[in-house]
Amino acid sequence: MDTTRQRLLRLPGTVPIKMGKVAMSPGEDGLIGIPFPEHSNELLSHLNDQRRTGLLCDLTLTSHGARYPTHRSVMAAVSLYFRRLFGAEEGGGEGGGGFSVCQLDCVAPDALDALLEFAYTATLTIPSSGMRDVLRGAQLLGIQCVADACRDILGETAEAEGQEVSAGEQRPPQATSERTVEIANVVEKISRRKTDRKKVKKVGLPHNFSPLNPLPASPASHPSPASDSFRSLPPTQPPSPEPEELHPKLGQNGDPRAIREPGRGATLNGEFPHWAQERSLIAHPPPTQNDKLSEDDDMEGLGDDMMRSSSFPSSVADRGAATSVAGGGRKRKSQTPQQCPVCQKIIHGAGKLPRHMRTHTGEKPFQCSACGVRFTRNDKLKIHMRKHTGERPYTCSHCPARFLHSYDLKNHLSLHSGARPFECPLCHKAFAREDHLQRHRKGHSCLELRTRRPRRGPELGEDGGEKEGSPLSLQAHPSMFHPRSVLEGGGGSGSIGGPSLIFPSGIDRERSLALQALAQLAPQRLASYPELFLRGLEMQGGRDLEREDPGGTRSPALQHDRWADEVEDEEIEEGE
DNA sequence: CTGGGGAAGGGGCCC
DNA sequence: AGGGCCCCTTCCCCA
Ligand SMILES: [Zn+2]
Ligand SMILES: [Zn+2]
Ligand SMILES: [Zn+2]
Ligand SMILES: [Zn+2]
Repeated sequence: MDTTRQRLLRLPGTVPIKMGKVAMSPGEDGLIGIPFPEHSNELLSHLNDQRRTGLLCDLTLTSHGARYPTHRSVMAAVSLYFRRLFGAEEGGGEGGGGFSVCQLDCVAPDALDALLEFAYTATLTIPSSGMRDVLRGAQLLGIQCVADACRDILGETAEAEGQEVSAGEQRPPQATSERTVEIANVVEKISRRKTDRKKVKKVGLPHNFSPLNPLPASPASHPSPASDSFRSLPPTQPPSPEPEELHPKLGQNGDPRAIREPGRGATLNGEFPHWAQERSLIAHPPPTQNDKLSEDDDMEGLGDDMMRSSSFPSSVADRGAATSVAGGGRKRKSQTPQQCPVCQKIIHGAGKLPRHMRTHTGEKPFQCSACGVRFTRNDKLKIHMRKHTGERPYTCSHCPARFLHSYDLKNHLSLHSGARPFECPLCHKAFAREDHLQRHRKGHSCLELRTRRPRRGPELGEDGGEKEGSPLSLQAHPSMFHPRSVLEGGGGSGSIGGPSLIFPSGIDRERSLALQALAQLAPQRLASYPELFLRGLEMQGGRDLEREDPGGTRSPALQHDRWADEVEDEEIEEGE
């Protein structure tokens, strides 16, 4: 998803679809990202000017008679309270565009003034005497970093604050229960993806919230329901956030895929916790939850990050520091995770943020000395260089095949074993590659197959076991000669345009590939495997015949006859 | 469709 | 802490 989104971002006016190849191709036509570090400051400054002059102000805050014209977008960016307020009102007639007034008598005018000043200048200026009011205001409005700073100055621990509200805040307002479910579902879906499972856990859900137990814990552990959460909120207390708030950035990024697949990458990473966390944050600062933190491990309050993200792009580490202060010196592993100020995505791993940032800027600092192609990452360049050097570091221990990439070898090895580890739960068709399975499941071919799936005798069913296609003997499987990258070195497709090998179109594809692959082998090695090669081709013929079977049900890979019965159960969990 | 290759990105580990 | 190096997943595209 990222790719698409980024393409969209970088070339707002162009058709994203074709971008891939075009932009990627070697030429120097690659996208160029020019960072403007001062932009954010200038932007803020101009916004502040507008505020002073009342220009474009669409929201007026009042406190005890004092009036403060502001901008909704800014307030929403800086304040959790307003974020929720407007998120909730979105779509509702009033909230959309009307000039509105928000009465905030619960925040002292001076404090409100200071907070606004902060919002528009990133600097908090207040007499120490007013500190407490500001703290209060910051808490009410959900301006976490200011609250943290104030507490820090006041020498006040977050615990105290936390306890004050914890009873009610621990869980979201009841009104939200539905939404909670909704989120939970999303999370669960995601958690099914093995890759993301970890992420989900790390994501740092509100502490009352478990991805695996959607609506769990809270009721019992927190008898006093939610409504309390907002007890302290200003008069204009916003209603529960609407679903839209779940994907504010989706729209913003204009990435259709993000919406289609809310579970992917940053989207969910960014959005889900965002909302969830905000919920829990609104009243009680995160740092209070020490116990749970240990569980979240290194990811601690990812949600916090999210929450600040929009207004305070900063490294998680920074935030972690702030939070730790607020938390009264809680030991927080502020280490690895960092948040991208641009896309709000959390980047794990120390030193990985710059790398990620290059995906936004388009910067390609690494250039191939041989052909001039540039890369955003040095490790990509390194791999690219193998094309020039002919190096193929990954060698199959069973045959002479050698590969550029490790995953190619891996893939190749699965060919030796005939393993097709990725099986469609519906039709049980097995794939050697996960993405192919995914593609299969998205399409409808799968369902068609289901209806006419054969029913065979005894279930040889090896449940759980990985699919193994017709276990071809090691030497026999011709496919082993066309692993993902044997060809890369030579003629493959690189921009380098090595000598491509051309074969008569009449020849079966696999055979061609085999030949190609063979051609990649060192001559002497080739000499030592002649029969092997031939035998492979022979076998191929046989396999092809088998594959003719309509519906592919007789494909060797599927011959485990396990079909039937369990399919029914599985299709329940099959939802998208 | 399906299989396969190229490429982009993210995360882990280690120095 | 930053970065090299490597592994892995996902997408896109092509045949
Ligand atoms: Zn980013
Ligand atoms: Zn090169
Ligand atoms: Zn091999
Ligand atoms: Zn299927």
